[in-house]
Amino acid sequence: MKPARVRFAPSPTGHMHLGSARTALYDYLFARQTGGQFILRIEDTDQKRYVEGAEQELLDGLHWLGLEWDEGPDKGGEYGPYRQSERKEIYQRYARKLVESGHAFYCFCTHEHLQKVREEQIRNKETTKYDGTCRDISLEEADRRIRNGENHVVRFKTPKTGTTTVHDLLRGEIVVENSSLDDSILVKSDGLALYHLAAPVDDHLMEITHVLRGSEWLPTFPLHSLIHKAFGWQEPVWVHLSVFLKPSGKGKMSKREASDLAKDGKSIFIKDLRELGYLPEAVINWIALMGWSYDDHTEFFLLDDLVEKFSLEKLNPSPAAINFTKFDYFNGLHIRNLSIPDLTDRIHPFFVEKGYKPDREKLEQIAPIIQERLQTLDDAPELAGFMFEDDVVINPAELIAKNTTQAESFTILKEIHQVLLQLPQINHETAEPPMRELVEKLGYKPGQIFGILRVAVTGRLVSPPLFETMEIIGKEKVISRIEDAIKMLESYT
RNA sequence: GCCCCCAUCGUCUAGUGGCCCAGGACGGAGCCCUCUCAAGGCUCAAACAGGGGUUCGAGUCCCCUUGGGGGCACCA
Repeated sequence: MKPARVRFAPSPTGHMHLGSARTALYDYLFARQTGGQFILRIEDTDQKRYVEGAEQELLDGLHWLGLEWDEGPDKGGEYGPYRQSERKEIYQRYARKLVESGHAFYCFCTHEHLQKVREEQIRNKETTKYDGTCRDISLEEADRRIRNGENHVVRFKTPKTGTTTVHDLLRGEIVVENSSLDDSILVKSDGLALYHLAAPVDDHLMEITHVLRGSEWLPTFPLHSLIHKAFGWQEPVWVHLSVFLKPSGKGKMSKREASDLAKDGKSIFIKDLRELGYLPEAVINWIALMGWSYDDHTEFFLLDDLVEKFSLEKLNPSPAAINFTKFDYFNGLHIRNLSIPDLTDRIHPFFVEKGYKPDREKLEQIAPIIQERLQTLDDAPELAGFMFEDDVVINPAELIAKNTTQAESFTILKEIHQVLLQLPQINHETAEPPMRELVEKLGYKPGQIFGILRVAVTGRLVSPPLFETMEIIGKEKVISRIEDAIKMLESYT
């Protein structure tokens, strides 16, 4: 396979979300797979929509996901600059070429005129488009008016008749009537290029071989293709990725809906996912499979597997609804795939966040017994935080085992106390056999006996495996908690 | 309104004319395992949007309808 040059070209206008992350992922995979380059280009030609910090968030997001780029605004490269706001003169030069070759024209129409035309078209139930007022102004006259300081933009001179055929890798040929196309603006009156000009020019100059972008670009795809043709450039391979739909499948996620997700511990924004306890590995695995598949039985992928197995041909052109439930599943899968030291490192900040002061050694003992119980890293403190607490809060009613009376449970608890007290230390090997014997001796169900012990030691009905938990807490604390529980049960009415 | 794209279980999908009375995964139901919760194992329910063609044969090709999505800015 020939080395591909692929670009991820986000605009710094908001938070990086799942859709752009997936585009970046596919870009990365294809570049790495072919031994080519993954290029980061910031499309910030619209200063009005520019959001402070958005570019940094993009870089952070890509780093977190492990999608390292080869050329970009922070890394440099032979094809820079990689920020479109720094390429203004380049676009102007190419716009001029287009005008001189008759593929574009200067337009002096005012907003008022344009507005009037549009309103009239709406009134007549016609398609709203540029009326062509300045289309045939000679270059000489246009230059004169420009020298006189007249406000102007550059528009593409779209053919009025015939059809334009474009080729998308996933959809094949798309044929559109040129009459349905507009004379789109390429350069604004402030001299800055619009996406329609900037992207084709950059893609050509940066020698991009494959353009992977969202399907929202499909309507303007013919324009972009026409621009390449007007310059006489070879077009890149075009791949329009499907969009992500909200979980219901009904439309794209609105800003409001996106922020509402946070209440459920979900988010479509990459920056949120980390603190919600999701693994970058899980994000990668999950989004890779929304619009791409490998075969009908492999679903667990690490980034390197994907580099090897990815293929443009298996991309799916239909829109996909975001399924957070499956995301949780993948997150659990990847948590279970982590080594204990790695898991320990990753859950550490979540304990700190909750106000615990976990020491590394103890946390590393805890990690293996909660590993298969975690859906997100964020679950860890809730599951095991009590192991760092001096005292647990016990609800005495919970000390009474199912199908026993208070007196019976009280007796059981005292028996448990006696058995454990005699052990030199408490762990899985030393404590389980005698406890099983006790179960036999007293004639209750294991669940009843262990249930009482669980509540006494952990203060909760649900916990990691009992014996491992007691080992970590230590005999001294276990015994004292049981003694507290005995007192509590004795006086409970 | 106009233009464009898409269409298999609730969701993500496999399927490129016979291997499909449609396979996998998540989720759901049930069972097993079991000290709770998980994890794991097994089983079950669950789909080719509709109608026309083409063909010996259509989920797979073509057309229409319907549904869904996207776009119609001096935004990207």
